[in-house]
Amino acid sequence: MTEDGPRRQARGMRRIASILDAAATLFTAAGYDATTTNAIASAAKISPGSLYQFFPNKPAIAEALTARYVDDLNAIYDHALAIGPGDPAAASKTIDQLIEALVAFHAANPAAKALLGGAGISPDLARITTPLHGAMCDRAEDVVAAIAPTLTPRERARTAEVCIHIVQALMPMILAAPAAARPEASNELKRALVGYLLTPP
Amino acid sequence: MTEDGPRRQARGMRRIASILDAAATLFTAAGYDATTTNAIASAAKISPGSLYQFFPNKPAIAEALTARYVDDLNAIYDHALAIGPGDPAAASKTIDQLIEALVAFHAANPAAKALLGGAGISPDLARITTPLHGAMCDRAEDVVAAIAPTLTPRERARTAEVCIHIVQALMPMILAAPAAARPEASNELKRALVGYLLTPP
DNA sequence: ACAGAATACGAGCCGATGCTCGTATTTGGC
DNA sequence: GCCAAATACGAGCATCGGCTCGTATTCTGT
Repeated sequence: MTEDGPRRQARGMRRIASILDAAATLFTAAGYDATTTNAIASAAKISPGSLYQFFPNKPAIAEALTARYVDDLNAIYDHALAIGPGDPAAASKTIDQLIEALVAFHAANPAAKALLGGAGISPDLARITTPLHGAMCDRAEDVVAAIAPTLTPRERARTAEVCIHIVQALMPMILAAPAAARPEASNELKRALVGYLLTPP
Repeated sequence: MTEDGPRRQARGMRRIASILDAAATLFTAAGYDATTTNAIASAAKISPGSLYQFFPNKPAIAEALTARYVDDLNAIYDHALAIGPGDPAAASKTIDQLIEALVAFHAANPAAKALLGGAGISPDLARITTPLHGAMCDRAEDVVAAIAPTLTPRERARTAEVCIHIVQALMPMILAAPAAARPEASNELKRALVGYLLTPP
């Protein structure tokens, strides 16, 4: 599973980081498809040839960047699950805290939307990100299980899927809001989630 | 506002329709960006040169297709608004009927997701579809006003925005479900909307 | 029937883009 | 200090995609 490329020296590690930083900036501005590998190299202040010393092709860049984000998101889910296993009244608290963390994450890593945003991503990018995105869905299921333990596995899976889609749908609205209005926008997301989870079928 | 192109004959009208049909099919399968104009011409069984007798460029094709969909959606909103102006108990009924109509529309026109799906669309496509999408948001506001007349204009706008995003987020899940499970999936969307609208801030 | 407009063709232009290749320089272990 | 490996360069290749252009055919109004 680990990379079997050349043995990187410190300089190479730094280059890889700066390439991913540059790619993140450009992906945020124009999306994956519209971002040129030459533009990434240029933004990272290296030549196109140098870029391909570290990544075999364009999707590999997206993959490495996505892996970064998946690590962060796993930590967020770990934290959310560690908090609320006790009493059922903590459910709302868990949602609160999870949403705050996710908003902070996406505010700090705006390119994640371009890579993990479920809808409208190009076919070859989907091939890269879909498995990683699937792993995130499993984590969300764990959180749903902690909040609503009485659901059947089938119901739980669907509920988690709906919650993920709602979060993904409203996150851009929250991030687009001016910083002052952001808490209000976050509240709308929490309302939508709590409303959905508490409304009987 | 009306087109000032050459005076179309019946043959030309048919060609335009078949081009849009072909484009819809390809957009559904691969999205706007990944679909070639040559592929559209080929699918419509005409040459690339003929295609450009009817459309000045690629975005114009997306624009014409979007206009089709906007007409249909306007009719759907008109119908929803005509039904429920009477009693407040009709709110849930209005949502029910509107969701059914929207699901039927997207099932019949799967390419609409690739053109109007808010997230992840390319810059030049956004330039085309954003104004039309904005008009749809205004219509949704009217529906929200009919359902919850006590909201301030500011609250109403935000509520409509949230509802639109929720619908857009869950629609792909509904359409991806096998036909037998589709009513159940639609119910999840209705639950999410009703839950959001009825949960106090 | 005739003229002009609309429709149709398809090879190919032109710019863009992912990526390569030969070569030069720097680094780190011995 | 030496040498192999890692890093760096950037002009340019191969391909692809939107679109054009010269030309041929079909329709429509009169």
